[in-house]
Amino acid sequence: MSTKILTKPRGTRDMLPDEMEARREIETRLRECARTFGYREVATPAFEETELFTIRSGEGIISEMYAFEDKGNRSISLRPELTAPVLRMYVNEGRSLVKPVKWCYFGDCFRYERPQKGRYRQFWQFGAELIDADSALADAEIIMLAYELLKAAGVTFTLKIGDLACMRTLLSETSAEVQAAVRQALDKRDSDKAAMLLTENGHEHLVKPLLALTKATTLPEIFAIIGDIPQRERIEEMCQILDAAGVAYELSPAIARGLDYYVGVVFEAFAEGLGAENQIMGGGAYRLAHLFGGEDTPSVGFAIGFDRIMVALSNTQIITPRPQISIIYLPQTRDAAVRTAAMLRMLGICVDLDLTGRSFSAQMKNAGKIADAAIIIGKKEVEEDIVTVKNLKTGDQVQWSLSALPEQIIEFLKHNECKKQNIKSLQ
RNA sequence: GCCAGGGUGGGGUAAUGGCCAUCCUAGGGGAUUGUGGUUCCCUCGAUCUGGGUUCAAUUCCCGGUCCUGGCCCCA
Repeated sequence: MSTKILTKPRGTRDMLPDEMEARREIETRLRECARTFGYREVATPAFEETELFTIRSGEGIISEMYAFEDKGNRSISLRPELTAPVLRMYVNEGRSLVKPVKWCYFGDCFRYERPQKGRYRQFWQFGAELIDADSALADAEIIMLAYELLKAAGVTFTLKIGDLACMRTLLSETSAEVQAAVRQALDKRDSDKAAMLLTENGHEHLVKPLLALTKATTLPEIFAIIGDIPQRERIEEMCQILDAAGVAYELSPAIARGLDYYVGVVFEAFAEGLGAENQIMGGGAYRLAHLFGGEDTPSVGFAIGFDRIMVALSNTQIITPRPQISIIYLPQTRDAAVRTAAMLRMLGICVDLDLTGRSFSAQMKNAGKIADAAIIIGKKEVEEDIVTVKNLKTGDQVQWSLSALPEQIIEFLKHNECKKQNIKSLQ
């Protein structure tokens, strides 16, 4: 025992079968739900030219990316997010795409950050982009999609919707730096700091309306503060649609979403019990395509932090275990056991066969741990063309003719809930 | 990058400046070779890492690393 045990890199995770099955279940729900909205899945490379990400987010993010030079001296980065790659793909695919483009995606992303609860160096995002549709209904639909996805996943969340026009109108007389600083302060819910910033820079008269705006929760309140801005009609229409669709949301005109390429509607969702990293979804309207060499195209999209919703669901039972059957056999009946296993597997039944040459009773013991039913194929069974089926939950035992096995086993599984839960809490 | 708290078999734990490092659980095997999950027996398996203090360190001190939570950031 002198060899060093290798471990996984910091910020990464191994996933055992129970956890993977739960993740696959949620993934499937998300994909299916997006598909019902007409969003079809796309995929992009795990790594891209570093420039793709710095164009979008600035040079500063290099320190938080897995960026390196490849053997051809290209500057490459593991993708830290998926919106930029998807928009790059949209630009590359060019004019042939039928507009508007409705895509969803699911993939792992990589960021070199300090791991903490709900934050890992390799993490998964599920997202959707609606490209080249610019209307109140487009905005409303993408929000409805995000809302329905989170509901389909089964998380409890609050949805907050804002529009950058609110804050930008109010702060239009201030410098870009002051705007950025104020938005950042508000993002941290530090309205005192925001007020201080305004006062220090000679905009004291904006403090009161700003604080009022952060507390405003209805459209009339908001427009009473910022006036009759050009976007008013569209924002009201979007809200009407969301109300009609029964989407539960809060208006939050102070949502900042830092980056400059966001325009118009922005929205975020939060879940409980996630500690400091409680935002599970974020999105908004943006213009990115022209940065990647395409035409200036209005887009709206969002990304869901998949790992965070899994953390939020960690106390929920997600998967129903599939029934499991073990075939018990003797050395001289091995081939018959293999044939029976093959036949049952054709029916989609999970069948286990001892691979280690264990004794009959050891096989039985193992079956008791992993299976719901044992099919015994011994000498007697082979001679008489039958199988013995033991219900490992009740201990009941029956004999069926081999030819009747398929029908009867299906019937049997229908009436016997599988006992194997084996769902450990997914932490 | 910063702060705090932690690292003993796979998981959960006890204890200790020296003696065989405790217990539970999980895993493997078995109890006259065709009946398990109960029981009994056997077995596998651990002091994160490097340095220091010491006759002697898992234990005390320092660094690293990893984990957990928070800050920063969050595309």
